[in-house]
Amino acid sequence: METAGGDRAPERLRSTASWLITHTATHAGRLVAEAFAGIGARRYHYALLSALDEFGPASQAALGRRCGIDRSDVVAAINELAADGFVVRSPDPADRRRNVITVTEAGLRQLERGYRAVEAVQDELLAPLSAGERRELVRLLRLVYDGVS
Amino acid sequence: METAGGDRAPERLRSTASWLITHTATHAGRLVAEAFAGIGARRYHYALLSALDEFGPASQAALGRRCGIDRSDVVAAINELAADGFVVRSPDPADRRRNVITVTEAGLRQLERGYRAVEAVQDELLAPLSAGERRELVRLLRLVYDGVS
DNA sequence: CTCATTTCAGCAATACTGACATCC
DNA sequence: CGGATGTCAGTAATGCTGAAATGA
Repeated sequence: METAGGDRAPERLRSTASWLITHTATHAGRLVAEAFAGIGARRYHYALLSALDEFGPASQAALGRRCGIDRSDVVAAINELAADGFVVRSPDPADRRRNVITVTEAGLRQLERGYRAVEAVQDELLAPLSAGERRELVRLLRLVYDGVS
Repeated sequence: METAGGDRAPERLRSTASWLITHTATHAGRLVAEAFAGIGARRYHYALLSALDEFGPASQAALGRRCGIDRSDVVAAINELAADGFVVRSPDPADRRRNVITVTEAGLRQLERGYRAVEAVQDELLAPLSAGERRELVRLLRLVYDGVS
């Protein structure tokens, strides 16, 4: 009975942006991971496919920079995407250190499946917000994100 | 030269709340961890001390529920807080399964050090936002957080 | 030589699961 | 008995570091 009241978190935490972001991220991360698992993917795969779709073929290092993914993690993710036929890895004739990663038609279809999975998560995660509040949240988060990345 | 333009992230990611939250959380998490490391603490310690300060002595299970920390992680964090003299762990005479955790004066001082560390991180993290925007961000994140926790 | 790229092996912190003993 | 509590061992995913090989 000592915890009557719904076990709400301390106000000191509930009013701190970094704490709210961190805890919301764990919930969001789980939702996203589950949604992606449903299509045999993970967050990194979706990010990489998004970058390839928007900016065209690129080296692994460039993809990692764009998506905020470490170079060594790009290797593993591209391995998996290539194994599924979603991207093609070919040596760059202009710079033989590099691989040129190209998205395939199947990769674009997988990207769209990922997009729908993410949209479903957004609807669930942002359910407490109005459409205007959602836009405002994205705008503010983007300002913060641009400041730190 | 293929990545001219600052290696910005794909718009598909930059306009997705869950992605922005996740990536901002990793940056915020690192900043918070560094700030806490400066006073020999981690995020869990600050959360637990906050709960003890706001709600008074409580069992480990109740603390975990309030702070969103797993029972088994509460054990380790309370071990560390007790080793530093910031909390006292004593058996609950009314329910011998439980420990009653009580914050000490030293614990309250540590909590205040943590608070100042967090405030410094907030200022750095939310630098791109005005005061009104910061309040709005906290309000929106809180709505989302309450919806998922 | 310096620097960038790819790759691999491994590490640290986080959040969690399963199991168990204890007790209400 | 069912259910809560505290504890421990171990696991999975994430993000990162260091080193090596290759080449611009």
